[in-house]
Amino acid sequence: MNRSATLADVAREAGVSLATASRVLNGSTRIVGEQLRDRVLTTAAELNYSANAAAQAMVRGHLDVVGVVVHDIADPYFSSIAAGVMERAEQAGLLVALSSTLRQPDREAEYVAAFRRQRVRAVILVGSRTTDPGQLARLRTEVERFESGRGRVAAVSQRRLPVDTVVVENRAGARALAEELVALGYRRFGVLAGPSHLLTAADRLAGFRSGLARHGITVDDDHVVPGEFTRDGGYVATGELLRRKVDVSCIFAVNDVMAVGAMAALRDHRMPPPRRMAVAGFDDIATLRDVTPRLTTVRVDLEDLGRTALDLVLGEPGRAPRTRMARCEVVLRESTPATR
Amino acid sequence: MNRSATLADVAREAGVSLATASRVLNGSTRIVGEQLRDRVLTTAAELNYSANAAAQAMVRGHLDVVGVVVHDIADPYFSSIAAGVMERAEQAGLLVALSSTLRQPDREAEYVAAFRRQRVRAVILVGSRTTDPGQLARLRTEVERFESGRGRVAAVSQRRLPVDTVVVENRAGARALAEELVALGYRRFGVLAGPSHLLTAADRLAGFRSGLARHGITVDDDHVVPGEFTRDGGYVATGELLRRKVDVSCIFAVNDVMAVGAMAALRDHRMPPPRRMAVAGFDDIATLRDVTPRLTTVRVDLEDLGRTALDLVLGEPGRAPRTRMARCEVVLRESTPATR
DNA sequence: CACTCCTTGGAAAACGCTTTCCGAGAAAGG
DNA sequence: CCTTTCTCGGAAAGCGTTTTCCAAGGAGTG
Repeated sequence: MNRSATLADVAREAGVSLATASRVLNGSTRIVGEQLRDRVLTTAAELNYSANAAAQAMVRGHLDVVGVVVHDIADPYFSSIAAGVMERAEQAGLLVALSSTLRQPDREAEYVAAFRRQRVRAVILVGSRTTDPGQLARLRTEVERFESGRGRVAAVSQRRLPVDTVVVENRAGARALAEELVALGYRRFGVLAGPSHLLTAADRLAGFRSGLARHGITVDDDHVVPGEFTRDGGYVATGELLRRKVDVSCIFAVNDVMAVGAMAALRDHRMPPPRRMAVAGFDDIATLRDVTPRLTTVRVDLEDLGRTALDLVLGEPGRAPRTRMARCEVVLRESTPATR
Repeated sequence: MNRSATLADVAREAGVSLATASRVLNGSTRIVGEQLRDRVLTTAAELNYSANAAAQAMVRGHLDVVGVVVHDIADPYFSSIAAGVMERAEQAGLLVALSSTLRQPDREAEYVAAFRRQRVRAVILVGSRTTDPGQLARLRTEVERFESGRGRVAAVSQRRLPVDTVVVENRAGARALAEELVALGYRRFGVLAGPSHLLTAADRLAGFRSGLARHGITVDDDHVVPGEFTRDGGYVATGELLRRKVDVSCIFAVNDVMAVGAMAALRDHRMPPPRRMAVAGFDDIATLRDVTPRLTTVRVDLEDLGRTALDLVLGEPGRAPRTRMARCEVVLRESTPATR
């Protein structure tokens, strides 16, 4: 077989019209008589017919594909969310096209444009919005263009775009964590704050601070170290924090991956957690639940974020962009023992 | 704007023919005079023109998309490989469509069929082949159909399909690991063998056994416990192994994720690794490099597997399916200390 | 039995693009 | 100044579907 069989091939071979073949093979409200129906079905099987999705997309105006943009698919945070999206997509019979910005925020807009060319049914933007107004503007433009052609868009993170959004309660979660840590007796905190341009990082820091503030505790600015949102980012930032010789008994890393880097750094500096230094993270990444000491963190149901986002984007559009809040839950573990 | 602007809109607005507009906007060998060229470009920008990829795909016969099938995107093994694929795809200007079988092997064939409908340029099958001949046959059929229509296919794992394959040297790696462990003084092993229908699991077990055999050591069958390829699978299997009260000083888990589950189980049974029991894994998953004790494992450059697979599938096809061997390297760490 | 209504199959018009083939004009050669 | 060659723009033929509109025949109704 040099080229795949087309509907026309099937129709000719089965001795029916194109219309009939189409109605039998690719669904329609119209009924086709049993006899013809069978004939078409058999010929299609014989010829290995496979509908050309591009042709269908052209006449239908859209593809049964949903585009997903993440910052880094190798990061468990994103791969978990993606897993949630894919689970639902599979149920809905949609294919998922996944793109990774490799943590270059400007890529998001480019990928939305690419998905517009593909005429995918929907796009889900996963991951923190940034604080850069220029980037946000470019992204908004692309999103609007995409939406102007029937497409739906949802975001997972913060509400900065006029689209359906699953909002992670980063502030509330971090605030609750701070209060729990205070209740455990901690008073002097260092924070690994993540990249300053990411809202997720900023929100978690702000929430943490506000939780402490309720108990009259503040975090000195030089107790707050920015850094990459990765294991190595956490490692480096912790080194920096220690170098500053700040007086601290607990380190809050704004995500689990950084917290793990922090624990490694502490060990390398002969300050093994949790005895010499308590550590807390955020996200409750499944793969990291078994590190020792087990990590105090804030649980976010990541897969559910993905599922919810897909549901939003496939359901009836609201008259205005909707917001779904995603609860967070503090999980206290060994890495932050009660201070006597 | 109710529907997106088409090439015809642009052409009309710019006062040129369809052909000219196409040549300017969507690349061609033909040159268009500067004046017309500019006019087309400006009008396109004004109208927010975005080429319809489906229409292009129809006339060109294929889509600039590469399909990837993994078993579970939330598993760091797969997400790392996927990251490698996406990195290269991005360079080549391709979109990646990612599907997850959710560990149901039969889904692979279904997804290949779906990708055939989409007329994607290539498909990469990531993950262990199975031992089930029926499944393999179905998959082979779909792969052949896909290839019969210009598409390219590559696999990452074992060489069981007549396609370009990146083969992970599971046997050699496990064999080397076994020998290193023997050199460290271990003699009595338990194995968490993973799912029996997955070749990756089987190969690693076989390699491990053959490495031991070189030193006259055997592993009793009831020291080998099958289980899921997940953290919980490792946890459960370890429990089972301990329940059998086998006399063992080192547990080899056929992947890191299971090894972490094993360590958790050992702790829960008051047999904290590595002192009461040594543990080794396979893969050297980045996210797990910081568990304590640090895990002895076999490093596989996962992202590189993905990159290589994409290179194979985009390069000139060989006259026969090619094989790229992916080296493995034993990494000894704290979880398997030298026995006195 | 004449009429209408319903069912079912087919012809043909889109859908938005690429590319081949033509033709017109300009440049080059004699 | 006439021919040949080259350059560049346009007309039109697909690419593989879906779907609208027609037509033919059978069933139902008065």
